[in-house]
Amino acid sequence: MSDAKNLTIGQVAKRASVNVQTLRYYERRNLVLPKVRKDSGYRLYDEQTVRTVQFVKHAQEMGFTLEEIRSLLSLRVPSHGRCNRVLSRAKEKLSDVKDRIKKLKRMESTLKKLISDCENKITTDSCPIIESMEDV
Amino acid sequence: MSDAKNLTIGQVAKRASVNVQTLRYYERRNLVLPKVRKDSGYRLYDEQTVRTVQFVKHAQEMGFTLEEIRSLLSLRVPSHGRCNRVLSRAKEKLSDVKDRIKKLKRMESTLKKLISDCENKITTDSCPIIESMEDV
DNA sequence: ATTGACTCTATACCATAGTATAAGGTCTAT
DNA sequence: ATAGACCTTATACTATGGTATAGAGTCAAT
Repeated sequence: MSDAKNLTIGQVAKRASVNVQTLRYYERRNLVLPKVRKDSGYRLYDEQTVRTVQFVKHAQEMGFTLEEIRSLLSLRVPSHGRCNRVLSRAKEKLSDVKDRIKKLKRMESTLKKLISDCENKITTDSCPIIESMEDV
Repeated sequence: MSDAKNLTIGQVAKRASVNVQTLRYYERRNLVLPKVRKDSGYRLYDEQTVRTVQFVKHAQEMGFTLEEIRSLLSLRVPSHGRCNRVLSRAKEKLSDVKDRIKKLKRMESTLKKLISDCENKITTDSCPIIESMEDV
């Protein structure tokens, strides 16, 4: 059945474009764990891990902390049937994400206005429009 | 003319809900400067500063670093007429912001799907839908 | 069986974004 | 003129998210 390849830490690191120390750090932080350890102590990961690490990276770019990401990741594979905790955490995160989007959109329109005013030379000798950014 | 009140560091801190050390730190980082110094060395700020600090905080929430924010702030009051540098920096930031919005929207829809699947009990004994999050 | 690439743990170090503290000077109201 | 709140600099400490290094063991190919 599961002929899923096992990957060493180096292979995961390469595929996910992070370095091995980072993967070990994520393990310490309980974010990304190896499937097993060989007798030698070598970590073995399944292929899914590469995608998990990529998710971590994307989530980080969006401003989530590793701790928040740990909690996001734990939304997966919720222990049999009991959706409730998962659900409420997901809802929290959703409103968080919506909030970020809203703020970024305000910033986006401020920047757009700056750009168009600037391009249309509406202002005579300066482009001081960004004052409005404080309202973001 | 300008009867703009001068604020002490403590007054700015209070109004912007940060502490005074943070304002001094922002000064070291060249983000938020006092208008003048009294002979005693006391910093004096104008009222605008409170809004500037609030802008810094909002931009941080959106994941900008202080260095990026410094550069955003410097988009204001561009030296007489030469909009070009301002314009290109604003355009960079705009595409940055658009990118963040795109990623957050993907995350938003992933979360929405999780929530609705979970609420509709589509899955029988688990909610493993977040697997898809790695694609964010 | 040995070489070279890889892995292990442990520890130290780095940048960013602050916060806390000490030792002292200033301001204002009484 | 003095108390108390506030300000100054300088330095040290904190947390987060890593990166770098040392010293040792493992793995795979020759």
